[in-house]
Amino acid sequence: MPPALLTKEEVLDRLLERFRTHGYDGASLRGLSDATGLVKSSLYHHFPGGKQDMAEQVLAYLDRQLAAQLYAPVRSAQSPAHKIGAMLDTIDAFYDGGRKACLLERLCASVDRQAFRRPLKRAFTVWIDAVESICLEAGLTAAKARARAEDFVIRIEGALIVCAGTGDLKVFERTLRSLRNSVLASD
Amino acid sequence: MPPALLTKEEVLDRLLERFRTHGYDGASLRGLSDATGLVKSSLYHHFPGGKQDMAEQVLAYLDRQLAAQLYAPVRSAQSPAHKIGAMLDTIDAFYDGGRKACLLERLCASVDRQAFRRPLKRAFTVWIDAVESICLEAGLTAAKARARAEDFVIRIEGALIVCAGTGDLKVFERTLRSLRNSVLASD
DNA sequence: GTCTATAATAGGATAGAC
DNA sequence: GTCTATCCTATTATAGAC
Repeated sequence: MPPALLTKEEVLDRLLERFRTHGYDGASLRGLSDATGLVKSSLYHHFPGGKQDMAEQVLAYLDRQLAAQLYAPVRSAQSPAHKIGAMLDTIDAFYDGGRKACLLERLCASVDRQAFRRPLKRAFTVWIDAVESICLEAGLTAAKARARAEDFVIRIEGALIVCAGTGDLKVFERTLRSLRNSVLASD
Repeated sequence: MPPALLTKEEVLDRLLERFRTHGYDGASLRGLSDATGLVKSSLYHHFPGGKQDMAEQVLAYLDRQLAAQLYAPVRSAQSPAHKIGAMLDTIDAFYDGGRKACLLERLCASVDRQAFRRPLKRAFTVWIDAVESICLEAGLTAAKARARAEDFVIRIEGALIVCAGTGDLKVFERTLRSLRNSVLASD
């Protein structure tokens, strides 16, 4: 029995990249095979449920990654402004300045979206909640904090699309800068 | 020779709906056939270039629709605030309160996105330009008008995604209301 | 845990009758 | 302008060896 060439996490990481670039419907088993270096039957060994199983496990993997990289700074001892800054830096790196798409958006747009309904709802909610808690810590009212947090995520997602549609990376840059300056503003 | 069952515009309209709901990669010829009531070879008669040709013609059709429905009010004699209101009403109806996806986003996310690069860039640019011209008319500075217009489109696109991801239509409603109140604000 | 081989199905596209 | 019939390739999925 040949040894595992990649750890499960490495496999998930490559599948994540493939789903981000090709979308769920656009990602074929052939492509997922190329991306991981594993032939199709090896993929079925790890993911008995096929492509849908892969996307579900990738979503769970992303959830763990976000908890570690994106939400951990929220619980640090830094100032709210610093926390927002750290989150935006992570987002900038994760989306490579607007060059890379959002997995959540890709799965929301898939034909099988119903299968991902719960984890997608959870992922968006957790993200918005994290931003909201920073806003509250900065002294915003409950209503304003919720609205700002929701708008924060909306603008990241929207900027990625307009960025892809216009081919202008500055759109993403401007949006991150605007968020950095305005999310915690008191007015 | 059987008569045309649907006009070309009707065919394009049904293809548009299919691409919006299934995405470009998720829309099969079988599905496009079902949506139009035309068998595959009939579709090839209208669209010799196959699926890609269909999407290109649908994009051109959407461009004409937007010019007539979305941008026409911009050239009316109404106040800037009224123009923005009319545009948001049209947007609300077009996306059915957040239930329907954006064709531009679906094509941006497709594997063949490169083929739609130019018309997509044009569509986003024309939309942003239309909002920008209303902002300028309302007395905003050039820099502020451009930023507001770009942000307008970003938030519509982002709201549609967060709406789909969370299953909460109120996200779209709140975003439209916020835009109605703030796009032309002087501060 | 990975591989080769194979099967079954779905997808895109074309030819030619009416 | 629409149809039936056909073709080829890609895609998903499984069986079984090592």
